[in-house]
Amino acid sequence: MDEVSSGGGLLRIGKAAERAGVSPRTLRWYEEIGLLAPANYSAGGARRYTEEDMGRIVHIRELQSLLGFDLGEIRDILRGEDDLAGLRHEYRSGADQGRRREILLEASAINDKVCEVVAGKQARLETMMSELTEKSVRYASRLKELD
Amino acid sequence: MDEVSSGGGLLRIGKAAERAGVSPRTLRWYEEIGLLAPANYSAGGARRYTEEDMGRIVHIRELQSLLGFDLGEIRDILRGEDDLAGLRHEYRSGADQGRRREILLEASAINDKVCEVVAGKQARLETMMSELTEKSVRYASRLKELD
DNA sequence: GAGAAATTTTACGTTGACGTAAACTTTGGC
DNA sequence: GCCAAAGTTTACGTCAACGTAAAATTTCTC
Repeated sequence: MDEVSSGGGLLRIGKAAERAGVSPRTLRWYEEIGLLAPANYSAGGARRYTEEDMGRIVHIRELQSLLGFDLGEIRDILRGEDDLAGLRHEYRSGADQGRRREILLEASAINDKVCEVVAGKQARLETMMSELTEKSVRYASRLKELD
Repeated sequence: MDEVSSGGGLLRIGKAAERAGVSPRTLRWYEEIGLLAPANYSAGGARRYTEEDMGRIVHIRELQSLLGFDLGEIRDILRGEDDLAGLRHEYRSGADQGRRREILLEASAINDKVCEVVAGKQARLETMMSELTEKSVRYASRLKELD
C-alpha cells in the first residue's frame, strides 16, 4: 500500500479547505459538479486531498476570480489537462500515436484560448491603469491649487 | 429648452442597452440600485440616456467584469466621482474650501484603492501568463517529438 | 388619429455558487 | 472502548444580478 492509499500526509476536507481559503462546502460542491475529485477516500468515506489536489484548488480559484470563468468553463479547461495526464498512463509507448497528437493538440488549443483571455485582460487593465493614473495626477494638481 | 431636456440626440432604453451590450432590464436594475440614473425622462416617463450615461455604463461594466467588483462596491466608487462632479456646480468660488479638499481627498483615496486592485490583478495575471507560456512551450516540444 | 412598436411598472422566476441545518457515522486521542 | 471533533449525506435557504411575463401607457409612423 503506497503513501496515498494509506492516507499518510493527506489532508482531510477541513484542513484542505482552510489551507485553500475556501469552505468544506465549496470543495464538496466542486466534487459534485465534476471539477475536483479528491485523490482517494478513507474506508469510512472521508475525502483525502493530496498536494496536487491543493494546487488544483488554487488553479480553480485563479481561473474563477482572476479571469472570471464560471465553474463550467473551468471544468472544460481542466478537462484538457486531465486528458493529457491520463495520456501519460495510457502510455503503452507509441501505441496509438494519433491519439496522443489529438489530445496534445486539444490541450494546446485550450491553453492558447486561456492565453488569449489573459492577454485581453492585460490589455484592458493597462488601459484602465493609465486612465486611473491620469486621474490621480489631476486630483493631485487640484489639491495643490487649494493652498 | 436645451438639447438634453428636449430629448434631441438622446437614446431610449432599447438603443442604449443594445449599444452597451446589456439588456434594458439591466439598465433599469442599475437605476433601481442607485448606480445609474438616466439624464432625464420624457413627459411620459421614458428614460433618455446621454452619451455620458453610455460612458458610465461602459465604466460600470469594466469595473464589474474586469476587476470583479460587485454593484454595491461600484456604486461606492462612482459616488466619489459624482461628489466631485457635483462640486463643480456648487462652485460659489471658494465658498467652503475645506469641503472641496475633503471631497477631493476622498475621491483620490478611492482612486488609489482601485489602482491597487488593478495593480494586484496585473501582477497575478503576469504570473499566470508566464505559466501558460511555459506550458505552451512544453506542449509544442512534445508535439515535435511525435514526428 | 389609429395601430404597431417600444416602454412603463409590478412582480414573480432563475441561475450560479455556495451557506446552513439536521441526523448520522468516522476518526483520533486518551 | 469511549467520546468529542470532524466528516458524511440530504435537503432546503440565500444572495446578487438579472430574466421573464403581464397589463397598462407612450411613442412613432403612416
